[in-house]
Amino acid sequence: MSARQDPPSRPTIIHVARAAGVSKSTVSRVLQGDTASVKPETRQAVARAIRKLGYEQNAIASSLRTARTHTVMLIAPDIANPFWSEVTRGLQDTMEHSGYSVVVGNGDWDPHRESQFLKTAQRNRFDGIAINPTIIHCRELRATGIPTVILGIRDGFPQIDMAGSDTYRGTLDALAYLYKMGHRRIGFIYGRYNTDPGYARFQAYADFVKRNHLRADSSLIVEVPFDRAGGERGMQTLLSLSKPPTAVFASNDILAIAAMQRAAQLGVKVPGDVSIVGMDDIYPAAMTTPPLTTMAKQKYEVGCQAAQFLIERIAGKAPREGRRCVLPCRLVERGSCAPSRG
Amino acid sequence: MSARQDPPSRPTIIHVARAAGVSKSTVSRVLQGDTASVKPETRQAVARAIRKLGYEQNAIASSLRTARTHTVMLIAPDIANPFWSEVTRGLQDTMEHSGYSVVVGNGDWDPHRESQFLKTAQRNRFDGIAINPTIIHCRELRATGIPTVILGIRDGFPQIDMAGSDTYRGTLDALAYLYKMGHRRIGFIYGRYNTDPGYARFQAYADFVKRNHLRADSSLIVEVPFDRAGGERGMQTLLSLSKPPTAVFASNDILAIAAMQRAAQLGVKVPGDVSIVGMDDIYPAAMTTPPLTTMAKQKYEVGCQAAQFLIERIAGKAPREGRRCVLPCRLVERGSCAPSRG
DNA sequence: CAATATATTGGGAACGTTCCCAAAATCAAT
DNA sequence: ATTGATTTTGGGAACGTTCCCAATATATTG
Repeated sequence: MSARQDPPSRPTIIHVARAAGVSKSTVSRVLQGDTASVKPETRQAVARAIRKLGYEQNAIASSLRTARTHTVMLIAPDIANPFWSEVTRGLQDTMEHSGYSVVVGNGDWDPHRESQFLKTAQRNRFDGIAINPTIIHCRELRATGIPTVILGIRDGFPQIDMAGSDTYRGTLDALAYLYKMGHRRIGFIYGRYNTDPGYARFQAYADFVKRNHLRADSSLIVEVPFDRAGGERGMQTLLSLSKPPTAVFASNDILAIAAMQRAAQLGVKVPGDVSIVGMDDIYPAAMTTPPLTTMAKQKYEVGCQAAQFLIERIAGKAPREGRRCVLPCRLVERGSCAPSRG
Repeated sequence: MSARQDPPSRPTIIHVARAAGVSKSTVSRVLQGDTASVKPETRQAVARAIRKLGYEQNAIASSLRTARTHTVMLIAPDIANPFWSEVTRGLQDTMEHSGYSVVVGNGDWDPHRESQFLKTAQRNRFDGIAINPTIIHCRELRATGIPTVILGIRDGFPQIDMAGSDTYRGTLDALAYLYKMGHRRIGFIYGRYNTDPGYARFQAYADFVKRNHLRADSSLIVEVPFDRAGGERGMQTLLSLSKPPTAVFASNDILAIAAMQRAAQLGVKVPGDVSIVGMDDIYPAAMTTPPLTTMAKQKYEVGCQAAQFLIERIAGKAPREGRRCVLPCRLVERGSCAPSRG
């Protein structure tokens, strides 16, 4: 049909060898920076040939032979959430610094997609996996045979490295902060996960109530999906209680911000009528009115640390047992909290 | 040293063949879904063997043979900006839907990194590239020999597909909106790019001024870097003018939001004392106080369209000349603008 | 200078697929 | 049963590297 011109196929190591008057073995050595076992002159000659031909190494062929792809997969539940963007950046910067590329899979809270990505990682022989598992279990992860790190702190993954935040402690501290301001009826907008991470917050809330001898009032806990609509609905529910809370802790900033907006719509003043504390400290938290007081997580650092773990494990320099790096949270006081007027 | 157990090497197509009592060719055919030329029974037998051995195809080997990787690279200047997160999501969703993985490279406004990513794409024989070029030129892009789509509308890339927003028209409309509200002194916070995209806005501003016979006052144009600090500085500069503008158009929402915050810090009321219009409509724009009026871009859709172009071009189903898809902007009126009191 | 050690190099097998082509099996028609 | 067409299968050469091992060139020593 159309006289499709043959795409000028890229030069291979063999073309380079020919041009430099050496064998492909030698070229390969130069390519790998094996400075010890190749004479400087030949080295030069090869380099010249490479430049002249515009040769680019074929990573595919290399990977096939070495069984290393220098690529890892990141599986996060929701890249649209700035929280994960930040974690991703940390991971990516660190991985790239060590010569790895990062493929990011957006799980989108869909269990099917999650295991789909796992398969992709397997087929493509990725060197590592960083994942915040929503539904995937330990055995499936280990069955891949690929070095793995978990983003977040989870039970039930004994042999796997984990990097995350101290959500339990952070939640406790956030609640203590409100308590110290005189709040005794504290609502809890509880983002629902299928698995533990939400649970740490829940646990902390329960422990807090017990420890301070507050009356356990289950109507103060509302469970909602982890999105904007969830936050709005949560606040709505809490405020329409016959005895609404004077303060609210939300599982994350997305929920907290939405809650704050809904409060405003209902004519309830923040922090005058109700105080709000969020968690994560995502980028938009600083620009709401009032700016959101929140328990900040070290997002970028979590990503970096996870990458570090992963790199070591890939290199086989990690201990058999799983390590965990738990970074503390830190309260960022802005304008969404005030002393209770009770 | 340590008795490292041999990792149980994955089964290959040959193991499957052996188990099913057929040749590797036949297994390969089954794998590729070549339903026409393999007898249903053998097909079944192979499928059984695959399941039994837990075989996973080696995409690397496959790629080496077929010269197709089913992977594309996205190079964006700043993934932390929610604008790019959205575009990325659109691209990713569409690409994944067609069986492609997406590697995202965060250019971080660093020209060196940008061409570094290009090299990576080349070495890994990625099937496609989607890029918002900040410094890279057309020839370098074409020299890769990889099908490419540009995110955004640019001059100087004649043969390359582009998907983006009508920034020129959008800017014009935003300014017209302010004009209709009675504003005659309109400031322009001009995000600096090395290349055109900022320029479309600049051009529009200049044309607008001329067309409406406004006095060309260069002190109303401040050029700043494309980040939060830039926005704050820009606003500061404009407000300290002896005759400050009554309205400001900012190149994007990051700048606009920062500008708004700086105004508030300086005790200048928005929109009472100064109106502000942004561009992009990123996620945080809705939660500022007042919420930001902005010229919305169809971020997700741009990503989808770019993916579509790329997929077609990879398949060789695209015309030789570059196509362009220009999506219109749409004004989202929120609370940061008010009629001029002049 | 011979003999040995050491620094460089080259040849070829392997990695796990795909794909061409030929071989074998099946079917249809005489 | 024979021929020919058609379906289904198998064998082996690629793809572009790396890496082992052997071969050669060079340096060192007596």
